[in-house]
Amino acid sequence: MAKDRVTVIDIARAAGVSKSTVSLVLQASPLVNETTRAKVNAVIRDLGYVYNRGAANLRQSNSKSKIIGIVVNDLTNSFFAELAVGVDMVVQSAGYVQFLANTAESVDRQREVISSMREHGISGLILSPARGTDANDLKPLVASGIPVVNVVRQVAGAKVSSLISDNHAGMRDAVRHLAGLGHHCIAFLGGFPDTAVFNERLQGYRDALSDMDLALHDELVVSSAPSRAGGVAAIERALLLRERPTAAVCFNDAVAFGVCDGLRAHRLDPGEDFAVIGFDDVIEAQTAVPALTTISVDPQGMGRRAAQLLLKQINAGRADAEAIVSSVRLVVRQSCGAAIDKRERLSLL
Amino acid sequence: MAKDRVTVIDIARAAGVSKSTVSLVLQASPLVNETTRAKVNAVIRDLGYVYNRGAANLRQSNSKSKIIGIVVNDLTNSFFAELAVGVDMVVQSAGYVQFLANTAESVDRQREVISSMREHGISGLILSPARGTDANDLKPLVASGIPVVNVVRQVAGAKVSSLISDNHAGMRDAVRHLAGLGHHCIAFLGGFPDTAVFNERLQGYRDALSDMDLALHDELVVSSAPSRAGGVAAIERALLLRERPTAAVCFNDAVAFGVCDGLRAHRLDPGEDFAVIGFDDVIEAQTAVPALTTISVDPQGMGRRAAQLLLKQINAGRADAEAIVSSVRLVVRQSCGAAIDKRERLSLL
DNA sequence: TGACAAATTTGGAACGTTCCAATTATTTTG
DNA sequence: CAAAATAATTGGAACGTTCCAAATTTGTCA
Repeated sequence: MAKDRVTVIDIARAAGVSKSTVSLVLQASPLVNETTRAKVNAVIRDLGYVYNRGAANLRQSNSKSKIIGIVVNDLTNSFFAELAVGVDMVVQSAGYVQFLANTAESVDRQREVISSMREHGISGLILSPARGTDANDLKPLVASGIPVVNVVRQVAGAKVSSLISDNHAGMRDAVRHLAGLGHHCIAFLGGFPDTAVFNERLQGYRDALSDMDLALHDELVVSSAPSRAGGVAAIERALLLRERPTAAVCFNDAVAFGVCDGLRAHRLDPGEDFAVIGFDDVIEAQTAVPALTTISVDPQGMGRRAAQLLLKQINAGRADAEAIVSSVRLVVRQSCGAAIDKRERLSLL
Repeated sequence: MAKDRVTVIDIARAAGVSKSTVSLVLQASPLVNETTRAKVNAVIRDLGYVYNRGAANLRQSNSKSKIIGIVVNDLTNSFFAELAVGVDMVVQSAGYVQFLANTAESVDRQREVISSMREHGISGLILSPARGTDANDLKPLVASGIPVVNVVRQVAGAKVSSLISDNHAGMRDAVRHLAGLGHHCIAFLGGFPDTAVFNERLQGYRDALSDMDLALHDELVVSSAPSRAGGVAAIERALLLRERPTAAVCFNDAVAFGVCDGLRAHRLDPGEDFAVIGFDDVIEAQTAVPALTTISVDPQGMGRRAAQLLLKQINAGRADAEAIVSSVRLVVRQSCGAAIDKRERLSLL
């Protein structure tokens, strides 16, 4: 097995030029003569040279490493998997490679992986912070001038850019749609109450209810883990309420799928007997049966935009924090059913 | 913003020792006196020093970089997302960090990301090869002595370790179970016929049928994309057959979910009117309604084992290729229904 | 052809670490 | 207490690249 690395010096020797020249052709500099460039490139191929970015990086400590980090709080959630794919797309085509780490909502883990990434010299970081992340956790990073873009969740007080979706407006639109279909008793299911995202969505729910002059009962808000299993649990509890809801907006699509599962377990037909709206529009939402009405967030697009924002900051050398809230739209499919009162619906059309 | 890096020399100066000593404490060497160690560590904290792995790595080119690469063919498939999580778990706790890239089944993309990873000096690679990957694509990598572990799919002729699941036995067990429940007409749904995995599973299906003395009709094998949407399409076609199947084994869980969706669209109740078995046991399989009977592959565990195997090879310096086929087990849940003939089922118990 | 400009090429000196051999400080021992 | 042994520290010289200033080659023009 080829043991010792081929270096720029080996190339130089074999091609009969100096290492400086080889370095120039590696950087595709216009300074070098075409014929020598060709010769050097040929040797590079022949010897199977592989560029050592570590060494290069050491010298030119300014422009950095061509590595970006992305750390998410739950990779098993397909929302984040798709987000990562979106990020990967744009960083890959910009010649970067991504460190991807999963924190599983552990701040400790998060601290570890971020510091490990720093040691490796990432040029930027895309972060979906674990629950309980403090602004101080990001302090050293931003102080060292490494651009950071927060996605999905914000960290109060951190001076970093963020890209989050319009949780308030999305949930408001969902509730309005259900109310427009004639539902009076609408539950809010799933999610952990100690997150900003939860509260933004909840506020959208509340505001829509009061806009539509519907009463707001606290027991209609049932929190749970933001997962399929959590959705099952939440609908179980909701179905036991005195005033039983006829519709629900869910914290996210995973919860919504769980809610559909739970309904079926009770011999209720989601979309017919009970209206369900999700949030995120993950890829399965359109192919599920019934197809899920949901708030489209386009996680992959979000990943792409986050990556673009980050690359912009990296290239700008030093970009100041900007907070982007990306708009969101209701995608009506089958799971929210038709209007309760058909005549009313006809009159609306 | 702190512009210039703090180096080992700055630490040395501030602590009144030599850079060599600082280096020793960084490596937790037993050679250094406890009091100096404490002093140096204090200074390290105070100055906010961050270790430069690139530089370190340059010097000790033998033991490598503490980076492992993982490239998968479809991160949006939760099977691979979970695999990645499993890998992440073990590499993270071994002090490594992972480059994660998604090839979306493109060999070109795959070649690019692998070579990019090489330039960054990965110490090992876990690869779920894109369709059409050739042994030659891996040649230079293995020639340079970097350990590679293939997962999920094998690459014919490549001298690398592999960890794949027992596709043949898994599918065989699934079919036997259905036959045992009294089904005579069992379809095989989903998957691309030009992959090794497909053919191994198909063979398991065929062998089981002939074991059970059931006829084998080619039209009962309906290929499709290995996705939820593909599953919908496959069951659509299967339901049109003259001899309509009463049960199906599916290429994977995603297909199986799609099949359930498609059945419901036809007012058929999966688990009651039609038996469905998946393959993989992704996390949603147990919470779905009906819970999915499936072949458990434990993607996360597979990721963990792949990572362990890789780390073993990395530490061993040079381990020879071993092919592990990991056993697999049938997990019976609701989607495959009860026995067709209840009396027969009672007699079996 | 000589002088000057432009185009190419080239030796070091970095970059931040580790390692080796060598030095100095501290103990132990006969 | 000197000598030997042990513990702790330390200056360079690497590692593979880029960058700078300087050197060399080539081309142009009068």
